[in-house]
Order: sequence, then C-alpha cells, then structure tokens
Amino acid sequence: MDHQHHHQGMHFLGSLVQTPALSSISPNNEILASSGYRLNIGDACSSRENGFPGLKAQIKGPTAQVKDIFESRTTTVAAAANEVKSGTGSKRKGDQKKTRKPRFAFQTRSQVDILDDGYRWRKYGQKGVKNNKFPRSYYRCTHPGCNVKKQVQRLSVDEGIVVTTYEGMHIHPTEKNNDNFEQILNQMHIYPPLLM
DNA sequence: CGCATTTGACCGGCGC
DNA sequence: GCGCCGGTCAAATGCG
Repeated sequence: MDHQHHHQGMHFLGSLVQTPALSSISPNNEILASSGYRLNIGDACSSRENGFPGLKAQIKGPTAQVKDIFESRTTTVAAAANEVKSGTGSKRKGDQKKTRKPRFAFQTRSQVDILDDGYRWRKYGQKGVKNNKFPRSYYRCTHPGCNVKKQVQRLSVDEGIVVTTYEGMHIHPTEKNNDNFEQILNQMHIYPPLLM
C-alpha cells in the first residue's frame, strides 16, 4: 500500500465509441440500459490502480469542455471523499489517509448513459452540472470492501456523448463471464473511431 | 422482504 | 463570513 503513484491528475482516455446496437443484454444486474449499448471494462488494464481491461483507447488530450469538467475536480475531491463525515456524526471515522485517487475518464458515443462494464453499481447521488442540461450521476461499486466509484455525465454540447469517470481500483473480479462473445465484440469497438 | 434509486440536506474547500 | 460548487449521506420510496 505504499507504492504510490506520482500522477495525481486524471488520466483521460478519450475514445469515441460506437457501440453496436444489441438488444438488451443483462436486464437485472448491471446498470445496463435497454437499448443495448454496452461497453466492457471488465478485466484488467493491469497497469495501475485502476482496472481497465479492454480499454485500449489511447490517451489523448481531452476536448475543451471535458477537460474543464474534470481537471478542476482533482484536488478538492479527495478531501470531501475522506474526511467528510467526521463532523457531527458518530458513524464513520475519516481515518483513511488523504489519498488522492487518480481518476480515469473516457467518453463514449451512446444513447444510454450507463454502460455495462461488468460490475455492480449502486447509485448514491445525482447533481446538476453547470452549463449542462444533463445531470451527473454518482455510483459506487457494491462489492463489499470495494471502494471504486464512478460518475457518468452526458455532455450537452453534444448530447450523443457520455463521459464516464472511474476512481479507485476493484479488489475483486468481474461478476460476469468474460468470454462472452458479445463482450469481446464490444471491446473491439473501443478503439477505432478516435476523436481527433 | 431485500435490495436499488431518488432526492433534498449537508459538508468541506474555495473565492470574494 | 457568506455563498457557490462538487460531492456525499440518508431517509423515503420504489421495485422485483
């Protein structure tokens, strides 16, 4: 737990993904949408603190708007996430360190906001975003002990694009089969059409 | 009944 | 100090 990272900023994986139009895939679990768009991020990018499997997207400079949205966050975020509840409550103890978790974001061209990445998420908040007509949703991985969070935001500047940001590393494997044909298919759709 | 989502309150940081 | 902002909590509600 000491091998810290030197990058405190956020990595931006800007890939424009054109997902195939499959029909609803897994209705019950995953926050999957009915239109059948899905993105697989299931196994492991291995690299660092985040597991980003099939995401081979290249790292590229974010577009003006996107960058704006996330970069400002980086610093403030950590504080809120850690210390928060120590105020009056007696429940949580903000004992955790002040880790500044790196975040990874990527954008997708999709009709649905929630992409099926193979993990189970519980929504814990939603807020309006300045200059944006779409709200941003906050999710937390439901696996016990796993602190991974993610937020989803659709850009109003181009409502066909959804930005998903991951924060933290999963401490458990994906809950779904990874050899699923469809998933592989989807992974393949990840890199091709790049934004710039 | 056991989950997940909804939604307004609340919190810490920051700029003025 | 106050108000805004991004983020989170938690009670109520919804749903299978």
